[in-house]
Amino acid sequence: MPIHVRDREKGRLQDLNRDIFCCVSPSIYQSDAKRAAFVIIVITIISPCCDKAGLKKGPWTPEEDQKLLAYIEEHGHGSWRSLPEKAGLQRCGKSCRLRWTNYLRPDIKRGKFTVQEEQTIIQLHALLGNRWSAIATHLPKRTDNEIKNYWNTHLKKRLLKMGIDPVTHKHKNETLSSSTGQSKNAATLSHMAQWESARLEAEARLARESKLLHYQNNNLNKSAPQQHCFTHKTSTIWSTKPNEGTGDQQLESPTSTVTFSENLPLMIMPLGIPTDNRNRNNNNNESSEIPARMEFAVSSSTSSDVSLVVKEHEHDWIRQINCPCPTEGIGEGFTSLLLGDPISRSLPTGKNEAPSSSVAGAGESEFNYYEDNKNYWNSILNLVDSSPSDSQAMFRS
DNA sequence: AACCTCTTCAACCGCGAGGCT
DNA sequence: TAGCCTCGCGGTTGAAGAGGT
Repeated sequence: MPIHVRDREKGRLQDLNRDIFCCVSPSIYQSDAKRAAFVIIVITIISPCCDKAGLKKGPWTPEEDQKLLAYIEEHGHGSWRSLPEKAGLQRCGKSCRLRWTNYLRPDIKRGKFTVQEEQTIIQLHALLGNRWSAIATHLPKRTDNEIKNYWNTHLKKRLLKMGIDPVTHKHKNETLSSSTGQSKNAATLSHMAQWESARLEAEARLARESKLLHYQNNNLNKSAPQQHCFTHKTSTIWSTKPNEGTGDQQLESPTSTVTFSENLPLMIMPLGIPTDNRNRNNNNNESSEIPARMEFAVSSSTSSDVSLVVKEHEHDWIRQINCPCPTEGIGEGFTSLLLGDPISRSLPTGKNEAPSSSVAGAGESEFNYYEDNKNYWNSILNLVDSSPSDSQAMFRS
């Protein structure tokens, strides 16, 4: 039965086996069979992380908090699984991790959500659905758990009161009409949301890593001022096409700088989402490179210029184009883009490109679909644009 | 004051993704 | 490549507090 002891010297079972063997009398090693049997039994007993026996559950006491905090401040969390024992806690690693990430972390803001935060949550939820961790990356110092709770206990009810379906973010009376048709356009928005969701998740991951590194660095050098940096430079869900780009910066997605917390709008650019090759011959020089299917473009707007990033569906490359911002205001741009406004649809997406409305093959029904959603999005954006007191009045009804 | 109902939110649970061996 | 392990996510639960009768 050698497989049960094979990792004694190295590998994943190393720690586990050390813990087991250190409390075993040497006489137990008289035969491999005895040793193996012992290991099997002990692993069965202690292996589950959330082993019920002897581990405390329920609310944390101040003493437990202090122990966890002190341990992490000194050593970092390391392996959550082994942390409780090292920190002297009768908890499972999972419970410790949750307590740390949702409560003890020093970069957590507690207390009431601001109107701005509420609006951000609603906007992002409309786009991403219940992807709380992705939403949380755009609300600095708020945890996904907190946002989830706040949504379930406050915002969802408020939307229902306003006659808005909290799942679809449409007015109730619009849900029926949209469900009878326009599936193509629903799919369009769905595609947009999926890609944006993927991007946000990638950013969330990077932000977490960045935060963790930063926190650990701070622990290593405690004389340095405590900062909890959320910056992250790269968004790696898209790769560049080989031989394209002029330097390292080309590998960086311009989307990575978008944050709602800084009042920079997240822009989703529907490029028409052709499902055939109509786009292919619109560019003389790049005809062979024009993607057959452009899902959408995501942009950050930090000035009057807009950077477009085009994701090519099959070959996974990006193209960046800088062009003047086609809309007058940030909010307006966001609205029109989300709504598939014909103005933004005519954005140049490449040289000599036909208006994207024609590329999209937008018909009457498609426009109606966007019109149907316009009221909702405009109401959201009106809240953003209006004064806090106005928003407050509307939200606190 | 006692009881009941509702609300809130910290914590738990189960699952899946991703990394490591 | 398979199996194992850890971690993180999203849904859910239940204790505690608030408010109403």
